[in-house]
Amino acid sequence: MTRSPRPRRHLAAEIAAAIRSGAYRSGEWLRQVDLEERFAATRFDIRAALAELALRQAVEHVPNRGFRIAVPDRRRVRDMLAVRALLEAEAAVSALPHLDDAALRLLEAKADAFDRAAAEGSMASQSATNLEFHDTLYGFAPNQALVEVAKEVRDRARLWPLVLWPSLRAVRRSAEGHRVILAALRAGDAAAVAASVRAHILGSAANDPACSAEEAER
Amino acid sequence: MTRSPRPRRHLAAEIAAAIRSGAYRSGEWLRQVDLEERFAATRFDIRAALAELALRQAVEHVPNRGFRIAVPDRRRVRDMLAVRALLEAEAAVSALPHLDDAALRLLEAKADAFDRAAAEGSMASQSATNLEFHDTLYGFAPNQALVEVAKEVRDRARLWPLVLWPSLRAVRRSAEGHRVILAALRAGDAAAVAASVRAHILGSAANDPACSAEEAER
DNA sequence: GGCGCAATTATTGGCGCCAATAGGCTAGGA
DNA sequence: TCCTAGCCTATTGGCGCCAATAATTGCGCC
Repeated sequence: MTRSPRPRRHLAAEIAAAIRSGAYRSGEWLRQVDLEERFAATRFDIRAALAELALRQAVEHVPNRGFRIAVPDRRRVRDMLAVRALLEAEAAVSALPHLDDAALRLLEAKADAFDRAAAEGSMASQSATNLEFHDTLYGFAPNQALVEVAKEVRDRARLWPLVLWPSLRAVRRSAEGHRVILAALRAGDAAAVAASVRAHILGSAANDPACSAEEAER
Repeated sequence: MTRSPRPRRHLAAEIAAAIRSGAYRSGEWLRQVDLEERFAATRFDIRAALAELALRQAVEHVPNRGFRIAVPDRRRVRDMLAVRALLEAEAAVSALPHLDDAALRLLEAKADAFDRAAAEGSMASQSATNLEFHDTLYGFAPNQALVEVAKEVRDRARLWPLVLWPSLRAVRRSAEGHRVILAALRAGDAAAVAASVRAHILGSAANDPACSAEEAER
């Protein structure tokens, strides 16, 4: 009874999605009352979610002032990409010995899906299919703790709004990257896999949107 | 005038320290009332700290049941060590070009301090001096985001209580490891640095305490 | 005597209220 | 006119109370 429809919603994830979608500008202060209304949640939940995001460095917490969207420091973004490259390259290489033909075909299908999204899909579908390609690959890695840390670091970096693919060309390059990785996987060449994954990830730094000078609040 | 002595204590860190010191057994349920009393904090703060630790996977949260100390899955510990090895080896190698004579002397001093702690210090001082050696080294790495992630992963792994050095011999081996790393650093040999750091970290898996069969609660 | 159900109790967790604090605004003086 | 000081308001955040929920124990029935 009292089939309490407690959806156990993960509020922090919802707010993170909102940040990622660009609903808030970098450095913008988040007022708890606004969030309460926007997400139809109690202040308590909002605060818990905000604290969680602060721990993940998606927002910055200033005591007695509030929370604000973290500013995507240029250097930091590059550094985080380097960490991602390190972790994901390792995950890919360790997955390599566990890939059979079916796995390769599955990966190819995922790459195709991304190609389609790149050609005509929304940015959300591009992001989703891209993540799916990588997650599928890493799913074959024996060290799942490594994969978890890699995903964590990736999602953390993804929080800065402006690291979304800024241009169609960059998306195309990303699609090509998947093909290069696939080829290296098929060849069973560990060094090539590591190099291609590294290039694929660091490549998104190349399409640096020149960081349209954000005015730092205050 | 309301010189509110609000110490802004980081309760989660205190609880983490308590867990690390072995105050609670793996799988043990943490009752909020006990923690309230033990740490002289309000329930609100306890819950916030517990939520933070749950996010860091130091404790497991079961809705409407409570929090319990995470069980250190054997395989997971080994996997996390591998991740640590990957990250810390990279940090050490990247620090290598930025080490001058003064830096090497400083590191030697830190290694000496650990030796002293290993010989006669408490387990806490051993842990502290060990961390200091590593942190000093990584402090010279240009990619501080990498260092932060590395420390995070390390601290997460450190939370499982039984990963403390179980034997005097293991501590001695750890001290030797520092010397090997130092020698590689002095030689400027990147490959040797990576290998020695990796061995130093993975070496703590070798002294596996054979995991005295913990009875899994319930 | 053992098993199952139900009442009781212990524990968690949701939430709203109020105090504390910072920032802005206005008024007064130089 | 500009600077400063004090008040005021908007916002955060600490905390305690009570409802919701699960474990436990006691009782009755088989």
